[in-house]
Amino acid sequence: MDRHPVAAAALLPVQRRERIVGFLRRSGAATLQQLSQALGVSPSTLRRDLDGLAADGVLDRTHGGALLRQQPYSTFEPDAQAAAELSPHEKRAIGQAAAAALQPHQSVILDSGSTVLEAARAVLERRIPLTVATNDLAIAQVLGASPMVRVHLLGGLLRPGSHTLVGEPVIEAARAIHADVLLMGAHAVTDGQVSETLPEVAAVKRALVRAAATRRLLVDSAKFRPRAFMTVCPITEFQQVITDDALPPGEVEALRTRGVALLRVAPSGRPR
Amino acid sequence: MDRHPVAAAALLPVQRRERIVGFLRRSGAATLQQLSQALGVSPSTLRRDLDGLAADGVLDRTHGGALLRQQPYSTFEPDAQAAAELSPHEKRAIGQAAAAALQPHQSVILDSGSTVLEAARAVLERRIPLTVATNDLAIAQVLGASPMVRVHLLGGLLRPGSHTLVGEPVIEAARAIHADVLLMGAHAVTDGQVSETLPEVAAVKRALVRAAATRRLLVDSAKFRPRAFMTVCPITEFQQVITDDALPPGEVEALRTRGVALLRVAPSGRPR
DNA sequence: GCCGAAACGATCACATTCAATCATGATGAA
DNA sequence: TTCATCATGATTGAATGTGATCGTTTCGGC
Repeated sequence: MDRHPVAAAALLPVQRRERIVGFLRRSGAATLQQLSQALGVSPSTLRRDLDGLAADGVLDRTHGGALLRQQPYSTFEPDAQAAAELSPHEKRAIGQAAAAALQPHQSVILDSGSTVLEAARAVLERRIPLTVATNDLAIAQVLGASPMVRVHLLGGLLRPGSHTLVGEPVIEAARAIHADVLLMGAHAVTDGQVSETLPEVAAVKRALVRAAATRRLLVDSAKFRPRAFMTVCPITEFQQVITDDALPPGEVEALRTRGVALLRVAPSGRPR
Repeated sequence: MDRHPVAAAALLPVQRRERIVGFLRRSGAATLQQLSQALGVSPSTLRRDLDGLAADGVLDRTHGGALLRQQPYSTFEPDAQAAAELSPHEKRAIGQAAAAALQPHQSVILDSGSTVLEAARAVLERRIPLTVATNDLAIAQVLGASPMVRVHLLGGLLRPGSHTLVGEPVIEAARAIHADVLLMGAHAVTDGQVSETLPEVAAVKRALVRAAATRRLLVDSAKFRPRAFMTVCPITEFQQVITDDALPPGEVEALRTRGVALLRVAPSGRPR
């Protein structure tokens, strides 16, 4: 049955929808053909996905394709990521808190990831002048829409199926940078250690940590979980951790004893 | 109708209407002919679109054209989007021809621009393994969807309102690259000289030219026009020029005497 | 007011897309 | 194992979008 040996045969439905939303987020709209081509799935399946996402209010269907339902400046969000990602409201709240802490004319490094992407969106809405360096395609694109933000993209190898740039060139470029603030995401936080699943991602993150004076970790509370394959650094490398109010008291206490400042935000919008 | 089954327009009706409105924003009014040529769709379809938009109260119809119901908009629009409206069928045909000439496992540099973006799309459809380096965000995204293509993004400063990365880092990164093939676009070709409007863009292009063994220039025939501000390089730097069949005989002759190979492709959809 | 060119509206033919349905293979429970 | 359930991809008739054609109407110049 599966005639596509290469094109991501093992892709969960949820993951596929994430990629659909990601695709639309970058291009705004797409035809069914384009999506079928990019994801390597049949039009039938895609139709079902699009219908489902449309029913969730994430996108609008048109003949032959779909349009992302976007409302950049709105009070509450049927955000595109809401259906496709985990803890979207938490991430959005965390991102807004991180953006609110930035000062005009600061230089900021934005790490790759969905939580940091939310911070980038919040930066856009704040309309403050910034110099930003990032290794994330989507973040660069979001911020590139604003003439107030200078965007430096750290070049490197595009990790297949993501919008993250990795590899030696990124690390090299990061070495030349001295930023005021780093906003970083993480795959897991465990026993005072930050970890990632992939070695090349972890290596990039370590380089970014070295490149900023003030470092803030943006992780929703679900990220406090068993550690992933590669350790990035101890959490004490960060001056502040921004997370949501669902963080267990034990973790709160642990961070306090390690001397890491903690900011807990309440997700707005939907009750949990 | 479309003589080529492949040449699907790949543009949603909604997107087309957005472009119509965008076109009118910049010019205030437009004739049906202008729109038909700019968007590459038939007058029939445009009539339907304009009638629909008029019914929505977005614009007013006149004989032979339409008038925006609003003052011309001065907010800047990504120039890439504006460029994408011109000669879409020609660009698509040129891009497909350029992609068809690539061999599996070659290393290719894709310059920034709408014509080269079409080449990237065609590469995706060919499903051949390639290593690609580019300084264009959109191209990186398109190719990042394929697991068969390794994408190196040349990092740099994101030029506001575009998807192009420019600046010293891009040139630096290009210096470290030795690719088999370069596919490059251009703003203008005049008297055997390739030119661009912006110095920083021209500088990047010069660096890319130095980084590839075989160099091909992808320009629709409308690019043969008065030269732009910055000269990039003589056209003799390129082994081949790929353009459409509307190139004036004088230009054909000029290229021939300069010893530059010329490939002219026939756009598949556009009535001429 | 007349005349030619252009644009219009209506219609047709063709291609694409849609919605509904079915068969197959994978997954998980009894 | 057997069975039920689910997701996927293919199929088919209906619906829609697109481009071309053809009389008819409108515009602009004389």
